[in-house]
Amino acid sequence: MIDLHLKKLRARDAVSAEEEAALRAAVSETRTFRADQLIVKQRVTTNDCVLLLSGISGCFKDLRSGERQITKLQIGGDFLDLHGLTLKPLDHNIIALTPCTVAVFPHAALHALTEAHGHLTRLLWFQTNLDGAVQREWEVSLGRRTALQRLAHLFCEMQARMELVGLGDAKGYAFPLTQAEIAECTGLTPVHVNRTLKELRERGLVEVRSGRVDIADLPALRAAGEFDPAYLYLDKCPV
Amino acid sequence: MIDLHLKKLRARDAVSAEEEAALRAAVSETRTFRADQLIVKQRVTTNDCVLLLSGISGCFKDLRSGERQITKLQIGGDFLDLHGLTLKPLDHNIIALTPCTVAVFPHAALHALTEAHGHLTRLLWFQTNLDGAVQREWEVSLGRRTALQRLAHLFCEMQARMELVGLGDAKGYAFPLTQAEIAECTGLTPVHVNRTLKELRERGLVEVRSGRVDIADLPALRAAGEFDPAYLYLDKCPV
DNA sequence: CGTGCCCTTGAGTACAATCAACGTTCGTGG
DNA sequence: CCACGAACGTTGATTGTACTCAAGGGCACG
Repeated sequence: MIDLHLKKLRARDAVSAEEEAALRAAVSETRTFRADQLIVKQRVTTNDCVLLLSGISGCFKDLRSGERQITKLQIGGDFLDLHGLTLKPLDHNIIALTPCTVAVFPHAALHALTEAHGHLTRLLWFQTNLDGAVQREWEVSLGRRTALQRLAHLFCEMQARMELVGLGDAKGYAFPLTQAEIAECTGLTPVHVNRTLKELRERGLVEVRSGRVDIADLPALRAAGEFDPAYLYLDKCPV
Repeated sequence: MIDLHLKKLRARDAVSAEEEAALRAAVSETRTFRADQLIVKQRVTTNDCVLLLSGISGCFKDLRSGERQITKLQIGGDFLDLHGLTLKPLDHNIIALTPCTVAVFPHAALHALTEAHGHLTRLLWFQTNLDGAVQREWEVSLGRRTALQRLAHLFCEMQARMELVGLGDAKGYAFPLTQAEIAECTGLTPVHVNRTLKELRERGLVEVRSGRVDIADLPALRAAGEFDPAYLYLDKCPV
């Protein structure tokens, strides 16, 4: 059930059979969510963490104007609110952008895990730090990159993350977000996303339609978005 | 020496005398840095974490264009690269924006700490998660807020963080960053920062000059920046 | 065969960037 | 004590990227 997550972990460090068993045993149940349903609500204290098994979700914050900023996208194998283990209640919402299934880890089980398994705790900690690295890169996009670079970079990031857990390859991946949602990720308006996607298409870099990202030229797309996957720590980095 | 840090920790949760002693014992040395000197270099593996004792530092990433984006500001009491305990080497630089002094914690000492002290480990983990919360808020600013809101929000955030560790109060705090550096934090140009600071001044909200932020009207400044301190977790939140 | 959602395109606008010049402050050295 | 230079701050004029407003088109679903 949490195989995608183990794949993600083992890409970075060894996970012993004992640690794997402890992780699997910490799951209490699974839940499903419809698209646009809130998975975790801001300001509400919960007693468990959830791990995404399938679908795409996103963290976002609302503004008074009614706009919202998506601060991170999450795919199968990603913990959605592992940071909620120490940050209760959460400072943001998490929403299912497509139909989602999640595995539930009671805080008590994770808590016990941190008392008993030093290395596994660091592995979990690593993942929240990795989330921070991704957020830093989003800050760079939002602060300094052009619209074309932001979109190119986003599609490259998702490509690398999807490929790591086997949900995509160098040619593309499923990505059923609307242009309005892509706009909320990149700090643009839906109209400008539309025009920029057109330009990416016309430049022969990437096509985004009918729920898929089809990458025509990955090296060129990476160059266009100044994408360097180092911040994703895709290689072994024992904790 | 690490008193500011303990003040920061104890604002959120109890720290036992034993935990305090363990933390103090983990410090190997102190170092000083001149303004504009790199404290931690991107892509270079280090064997220790550093805690800022005095001064202001920032995390940043370079772009090919020569611009850079500062992704986080750090003040006395903040760990600069605690996430580097699991993320080696780092994906970003850390630079002293003013003269800085830091305390050095060898990874081995922190590593041992995580094996022996479950609660203290979660306290450290909490801090990296808190960094993530701050970064999320910066993403919102960079993605969706106007120039005026971004600056107002930044000054409010620093006010709250400074006050927590006794480096400022509701009236203001020392903030010797250049307008160019503020621009690198907020995704603006130095010229536009200058104009917007002028507007903040003329609106009677805040004055930024000669290395200080003088807040004329904190509630109004918070309203202007849509600042809600909840994301800083300033109150008790036991981990 | 509507209806609603999403995508697409056009026209006009605005916020912030860019380019350029000038002012201020402060440290240094003649 | 004052001249000089460098760094930083301020202001004006102009440009441009992305936003806003608006309308039309494609497609899926009931």
